[in-house]
Amino acid sequence: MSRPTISDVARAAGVTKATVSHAYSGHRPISAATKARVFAAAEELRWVPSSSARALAARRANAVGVVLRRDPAILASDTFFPAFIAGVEQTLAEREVALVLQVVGSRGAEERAYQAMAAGRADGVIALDLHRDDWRVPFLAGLGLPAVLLGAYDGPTRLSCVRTDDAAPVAELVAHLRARGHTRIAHVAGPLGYVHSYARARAFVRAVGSRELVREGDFTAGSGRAHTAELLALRDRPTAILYANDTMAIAGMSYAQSRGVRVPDELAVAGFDDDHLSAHLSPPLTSVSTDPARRGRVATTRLLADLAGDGPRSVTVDCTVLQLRGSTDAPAPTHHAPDAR
Amino acid sequence: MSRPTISDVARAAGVTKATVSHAYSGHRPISAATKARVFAAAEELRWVPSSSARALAARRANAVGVVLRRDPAILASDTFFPAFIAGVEQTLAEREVALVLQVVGSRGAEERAYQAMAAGRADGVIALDLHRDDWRVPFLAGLGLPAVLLGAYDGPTRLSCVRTDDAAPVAELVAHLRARGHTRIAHVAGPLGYVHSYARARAFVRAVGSRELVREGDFTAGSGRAHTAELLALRDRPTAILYANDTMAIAGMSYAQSRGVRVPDELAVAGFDDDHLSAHLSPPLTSVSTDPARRGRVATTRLLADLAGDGPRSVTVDCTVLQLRGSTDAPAPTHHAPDAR
DNA sequence: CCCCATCGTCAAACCGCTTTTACGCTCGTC
DNA sequence: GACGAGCGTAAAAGCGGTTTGACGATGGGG
Repeated sequence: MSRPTISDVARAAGVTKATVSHAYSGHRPISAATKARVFAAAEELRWVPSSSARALAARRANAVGVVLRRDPAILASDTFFPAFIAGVEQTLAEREVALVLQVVGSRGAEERAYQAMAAGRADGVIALDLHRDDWRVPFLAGLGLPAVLLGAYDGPTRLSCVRTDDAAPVAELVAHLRARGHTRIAHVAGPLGYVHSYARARAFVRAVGSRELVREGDFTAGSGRAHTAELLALRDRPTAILYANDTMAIAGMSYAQSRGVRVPDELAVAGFDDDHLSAHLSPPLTSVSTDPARRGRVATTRLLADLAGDGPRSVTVDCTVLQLRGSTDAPAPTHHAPDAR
Repeated sequence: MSRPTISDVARAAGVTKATVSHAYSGHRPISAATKARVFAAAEELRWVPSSSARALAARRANAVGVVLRRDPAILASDTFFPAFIAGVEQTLAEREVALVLQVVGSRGAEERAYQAMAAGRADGVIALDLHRDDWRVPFLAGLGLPAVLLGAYDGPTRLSCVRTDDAAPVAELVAHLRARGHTRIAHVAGPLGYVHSYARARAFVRAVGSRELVREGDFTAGSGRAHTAELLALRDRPTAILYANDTMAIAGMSYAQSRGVRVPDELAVAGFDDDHLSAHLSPPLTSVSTDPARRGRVATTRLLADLAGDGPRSVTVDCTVLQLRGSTDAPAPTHHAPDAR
């Protein structure tokens, strides 16, 4: 009735457990004839090795972990996460490694989650939403849990990083808007504690030469709308707004339209992340695609390499592509930028 | 250097492994004094029980599984999945149970994934995207793997179901549009193999009395756009379109707008699932919120109950709320519905 | 005052697999 | 024809917990 064990298979094949194990793992040479008998017996009994027993004996869980500290409501509106996970899974699937996911709400819960991972739930983890000076870096190192950080970590660390150049596309976008005559360009950033939000905002300030029109949003539609309202109410209002993600950009664009501000004629709008809807809006939204799935694949590949003993390494994945679309496709309104150089 | 084991704790506390185990599990009474010594020792050594050893000995993984068969690209644009997972995690977090997730691409891989779950990776699973006459139902039963199905399964089964009434909000929505004078109402459905898509489409046909204006989409923005284009090109084009999800609805609405069709004046549009962006569009999109997080919580609670021995049960969660917004907020165009009853 | 039930702990037997050590066998070699 | 070298398999010792049967120490009841 209950599941067959390796002993049942061994008995059926007329060999010992060790032989069955070696037949599968290849850690010892086993004659073709014996192997065939073993496989036949396993097939016959529909034996599937117990992953818990295997994990215990081999001291590896054959699983990688991701712990996410996020408000469920925010998670629901996150376009990055599912695509990233899909990439992770794509890489994992080939190796029969599982993904164990944990969404937590507090720092304490997050620490416990990582401890559980270290206690055998996972062999390594991928850390997302990296903060500047993130506490997890020393913490994970202390646990001795292999990890890869998604984002550029500045401090010293023996953990792998998967970096992305967030600055270049921002500069490129600003240049594009400048070329069209825009001089009053605003930026609705993400929370500046995140390394990627910060990198984008910094690149913006550097490109524009001023932080006057920078606002700190939180990636939600509501905040995109609110900051847009504030910016459009300025006496000398911006003629272009660059948002740190598409959710805020779409909300902002819709708000502007609902107030009778025409996009792109009176206001150019650009987002970040290239949400699947962005190309289908009216007008289609200019955005920067960041290929989260690819980053998931790279991060996972990196982690598996770490686990295989190929020491921690930092890799940079070049995956941002500026998608110019209708929302920035008009010259700057002349009455707002009469003396554009 | 390596992690402390239960033996280390036992030695430090001057008791045996069994006592340590019982002190934590409570399966046997342990005196308060001894307990205190054990806990102190564990604390001191920073002992965290190995989850693989525990899984093996206790024959339970303390994990539940979700296997998703989906194209990564589709997953990326899925608004249901992250919210659902968030709900699952919310319920799991309280019990120290982990979630193991597997995204697969083929039937074979899916079967292997479930087998791995049954082989000790998870104690039970939640099956999403239920099809009519879904092969997984007998398959999971055959594996002896506890499972809860998200959706109404018609055939005989000893698995728990979490049902939702998809029909009622559709009928309500059609009634609303009728009241505004619409007589030519179209429906862009999801793949009809899915029980929920099918339920929505059937409710639509029943409410409208005809399947003439029903089209089968695939939940992507591209398909929403394509079907909208076809419908608007009809000689006697619809004055209202009801989409089976918001992604298609938003793409459809944007397409109409880009062709100069004013929403809602010339075309009323409604979606399903209440995407986080929907309320922020211009016009805001009428939709049916379905609270995926709540369904995640209910499904998980149900599964945990199953695991605790509270036999399979079917529960219905009443979570759909019609969100009437601007996209349906106009009387039907008179030249198209002159003789509306 | 003795007996038996209860409580608290110990010791040992697993759980199902991996890995190491040992050993018998078959060859090729000189 | 004895010998070392591989090769293939067996046997056993874990991995780090849980669970069960046994048992000494207490304490209450007859």
